[in-house]
Amino acid sequence: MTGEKVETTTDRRQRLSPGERERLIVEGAITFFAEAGFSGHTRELAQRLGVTQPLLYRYFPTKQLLIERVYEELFVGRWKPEWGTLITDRSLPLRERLIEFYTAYANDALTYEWIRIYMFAALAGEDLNRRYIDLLEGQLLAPLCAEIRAAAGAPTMAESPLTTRELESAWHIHATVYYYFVRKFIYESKVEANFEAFIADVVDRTLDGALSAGLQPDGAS
Amino acid sequence: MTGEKVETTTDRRQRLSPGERERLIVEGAITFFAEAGFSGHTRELAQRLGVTQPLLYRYFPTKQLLIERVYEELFVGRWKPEWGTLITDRSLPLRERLIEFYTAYANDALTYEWIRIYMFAALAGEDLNRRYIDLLEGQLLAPLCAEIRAAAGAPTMAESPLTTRELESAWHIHATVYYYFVRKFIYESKVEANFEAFIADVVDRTLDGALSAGLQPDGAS
DNA sequence: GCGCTAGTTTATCGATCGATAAATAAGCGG
DNA sequence: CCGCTTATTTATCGATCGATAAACTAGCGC
Repeated sequence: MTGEKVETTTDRRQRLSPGERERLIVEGAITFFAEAGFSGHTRELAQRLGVTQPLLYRYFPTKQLLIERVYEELFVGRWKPEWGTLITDRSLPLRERLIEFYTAYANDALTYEWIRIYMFAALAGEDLNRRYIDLLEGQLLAPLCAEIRAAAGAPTMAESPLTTRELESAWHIHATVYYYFVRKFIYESKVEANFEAFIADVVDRTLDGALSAGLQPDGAS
Repeated sequence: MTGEKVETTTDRRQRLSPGERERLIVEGAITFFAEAGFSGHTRELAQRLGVTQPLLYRYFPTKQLLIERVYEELFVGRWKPEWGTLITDRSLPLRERLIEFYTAYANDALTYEWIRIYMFAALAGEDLNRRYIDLLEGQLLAPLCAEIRAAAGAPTMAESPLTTRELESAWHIHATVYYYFVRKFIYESKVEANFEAFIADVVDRTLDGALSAGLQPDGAS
């Protein structure tokens, strides 16, 4: 037992093309930083990758540049434009549009790695999150408010501008879905196992609440 | 300019009673760790307190013990039993109870320090959050479900047991309020400035949605 | 005022981290 | 099969962290 080498997979050193190795490092870094946070050590990352720590520095001159690459890989271009068009596609009932969107969004965006690294970045003071929220409000929440108005027969945005309180009503549904995954992946707490049923319930309650009484475009108290 | 001492407040060393000093350290640690996270360095904490770093180790033998003291200070006994009785007090309309509760809860619990340290602890893998969620579901969310059932004329919990899907409907409101403060204190993003109006809107949408269609105690699809 | 207690500081250790330089060897071209 | 390129490893540095030991001094009691 003592003095023996660990030899997890192959002890032999393996030469990969720079492209392959870089991809392995980036993907390993995403998984590793999602678990350990950005205060995770480069030596542990290297160990999980089965390489030595200085090798990382051949591909990424500093740890910070590797982190920024992780940001880029996870967040840049992750928003699919068709999601925006799906929300405004009035050939489908709004209920079906919302269920379809959040099912796709949960699968593609709200993953273990995404949720945790997003939160780590926010706590570290990155402006990444604010930029993402701007994107979300512009591409999803504001259009959603317009669709709810249309469904309720309320004035259009041109007739009555979007208020911050109305925007919060769109956050009402988005926050609930998002927090479902925070509880699942960050708190690692038990959540409703049937996500399909969960999202349908959330959409139904949201639409019923928003259409029956919650709509106050002029911000009247 | 060069070579001079910084001398922020008083350069003179000040002797405090152990009780006072300990309280200052704990309060300073809460503020500091809320900003920097638990990977924040003891030297920077000491500098903010205006003392030297080894002094911390006279009051807390290890950094970890100081962190656990911060947990204790922030989370243990923070839940007020009267919040649970407020929710079930049927002499008030459920709408008023919810608004009153979340106003008090936001003031007392959902502070900058609480939200951020709660999230840091969760990402670090502490079981603190799961225990808090158990408390929340037992003392707040499950009773709230019972109140919504009563308001809708649905069967009692004794007649039809609480389902996980129904519990998610209570998370619907709680997640929205919680995420409002996540956006405010963690993302440091712009949120609706009028919290009073925000919470009233959330409660109204939630009750309308839950009472009109969202109530399915038997979990029927 | 004087001395002792103990709160506080100075000095420093060992471990560990990010990062660098030099040695090693895998694997393709000839 | 041999030699060169370069991907990878070994060895190590300087900085910094948590933590410890010893020196210092503020301030209460007599």
